[in-house]
Amino acid sequence: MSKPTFYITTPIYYPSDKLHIGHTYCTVAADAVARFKRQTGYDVMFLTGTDEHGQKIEKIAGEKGMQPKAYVDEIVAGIKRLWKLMNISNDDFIRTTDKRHEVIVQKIFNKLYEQGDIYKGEYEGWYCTPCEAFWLERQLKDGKCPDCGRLVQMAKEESYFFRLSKYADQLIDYINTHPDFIQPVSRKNEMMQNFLLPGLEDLAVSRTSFKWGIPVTFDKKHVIYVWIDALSNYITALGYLSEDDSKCKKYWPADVQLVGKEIVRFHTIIWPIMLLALGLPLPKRVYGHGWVIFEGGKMSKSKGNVVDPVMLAERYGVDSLRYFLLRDMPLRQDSLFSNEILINLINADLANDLGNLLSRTVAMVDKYFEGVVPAPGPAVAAEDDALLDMAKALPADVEGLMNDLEMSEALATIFAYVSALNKYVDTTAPWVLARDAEKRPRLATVLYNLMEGLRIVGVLLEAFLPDTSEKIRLQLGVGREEYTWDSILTYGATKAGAQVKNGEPLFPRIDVAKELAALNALTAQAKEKPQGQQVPQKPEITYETFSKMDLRTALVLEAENLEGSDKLLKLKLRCGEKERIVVSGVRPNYTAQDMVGKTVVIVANLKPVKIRGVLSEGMILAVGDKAVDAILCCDKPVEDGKTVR
RNA sequence: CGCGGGGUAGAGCAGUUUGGUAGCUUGUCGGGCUCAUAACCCGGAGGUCGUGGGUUCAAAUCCCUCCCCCGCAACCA
Repeated sequence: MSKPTFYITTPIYYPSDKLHIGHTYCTVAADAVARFKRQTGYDVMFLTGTDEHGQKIEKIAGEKGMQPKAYVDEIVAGIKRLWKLMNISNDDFIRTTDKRHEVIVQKIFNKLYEQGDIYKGEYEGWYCTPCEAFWLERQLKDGKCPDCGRLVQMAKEESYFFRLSKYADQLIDYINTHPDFIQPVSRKNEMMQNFLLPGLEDLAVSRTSFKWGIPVTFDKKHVIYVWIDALSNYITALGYLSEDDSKCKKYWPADVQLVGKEIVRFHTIIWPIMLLALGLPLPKRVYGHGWVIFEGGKMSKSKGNVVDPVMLAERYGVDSLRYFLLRDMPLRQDSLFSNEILINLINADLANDLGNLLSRTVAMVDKYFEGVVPAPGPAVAAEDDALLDMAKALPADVEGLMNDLEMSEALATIFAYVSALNKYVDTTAPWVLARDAEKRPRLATVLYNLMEGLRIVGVLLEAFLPDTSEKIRLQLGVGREEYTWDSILTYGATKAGAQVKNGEPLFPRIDVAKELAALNALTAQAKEKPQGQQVPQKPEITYETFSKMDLRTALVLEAENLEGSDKLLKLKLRCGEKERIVVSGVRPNYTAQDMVGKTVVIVANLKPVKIRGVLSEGMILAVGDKAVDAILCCDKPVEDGKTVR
């Protein structure tokens, strides 16, 4: 009899930079589910990978003077190291630059084209020449390129289109008849109301504006755009349309596709429609998880609060980090991260409750029974029964929660039992029993129950904290055959006569104040370092090019905040004879008051543009990547209107 | 009025659908215990449930007003 199958995927991550705690969160969650399903008897396929094509990678690699492939190879190697460190048990790792993937993506594209679901058309949009990019009306910023801010022109680009509209009704029907398809439910409503019910437009699925992608076989100008390229990874990894598609037959449709809430739309509209067009069944569940957020807002480089999972795992242990991500961050919602929360949780749950329970139990078996697990006497007390009832209910409870992807609740349930065991120690007071030879049978029962309880806990934790689970097994002196899922379905598989092995504490207690200070120092360091290297030098120019710029001094006469904007100031400047209006994004570091009276440097011959409805005639020179850190002024008083060279 | 989420004990959150004793974790204070990693167990203190108004015998919960925070978006010449 063959095992039931279970296919789970994470998104394929975009390797434009090192992965952070958010990616780790999603992958660890998928890993816990995958491990749990394996443990409970499923034939599991767990896939993760990287989405490596596209303009952004091409650009970043170019700036670093590297070939795109060489650039992503480096990043991907780092990602693989991270997953290994985090004990991720993925069965495969798909890269969209893998030959096996590229070939099949082309086949899929051709198949859709041949059956008329992809057609050649013209993509009309706003084109930014320097960026070589097309933008939709709604993507423009004040009618200008959202990337570089320059003017765009209406232009047409040849593109291939995918007939989303053709399958919309089918998809709506599927969603309505499969309530589990999109989870959590709130996301389902969002998709229906915002996108599906208003009607779908056909989707441009090729590009001619960049090269770093999979070429369309019958039209070499075009590369296949992210939709078909990236989304199809979930089936190309299984060998769909390849010589050996046995895995695809075996595992597809996926049981759970875990994705971030920002990409739910692609995975519940575009992806299923692709599958409908290919005649494949749809995934059973697409789960849009929340984000890791931080004190002071979302993680961002400029805030300096990007959290490095490698550092945390190395400092506190992989299982500590896994525990935190799984226990304290329910998938369905955004969750707060801070070093303090992490450390406190490790101390309270892992060190104090679990680690200490193991220590005290093993120590007592050592002390009172020379390290040999005693055979239990009869269970006579009410507290024994309560503990037994709890133990019996655990496997089914945990399994139910895991099937709903409630890792946090599952762990809470397991740790409630850990607490009950600690309380049992207190209630039964084995050290008192040990003083009285007549109470030896009772002492044996108590210690046996504790050993058995810890064995159950260890087995239950295997999917969440694989290393810890193994350490517990070794200290308890339990053989592998008594450490299976089936072995905890009935109480009492712990064998009397086994030898316990007292070991190192599972989780040493962390000195909170000391650690926080150390971590703060580390972040401060990291914040300073990369600045200089971050921005690569632009290509060389001649003096002639430079001399085209008319830089001049100008006196700020008046300044006011520009309505409806957080950063913009409207400045009235005097530059020699002429007065002019310049809009500048210097807030919040400079207020209107700060600016008045300053003699600044402006680009005087910059073509005027309208910003927020105000015509800006020039640009003030300032220092700063995103926010303005400093404004260029002169070190001696000078007149306005003077040439700067 | 751009869209969305939120404001409940020092901190993080549940409770709001269906009105009826305000709860969990952590921290803090006190006690117990000595098997254990200053750990474990028990107990206490701590909340005008963002503001103001309304409905009701009764409002964290229902209705209206306003304030504040956070995402997204926008903007950063």
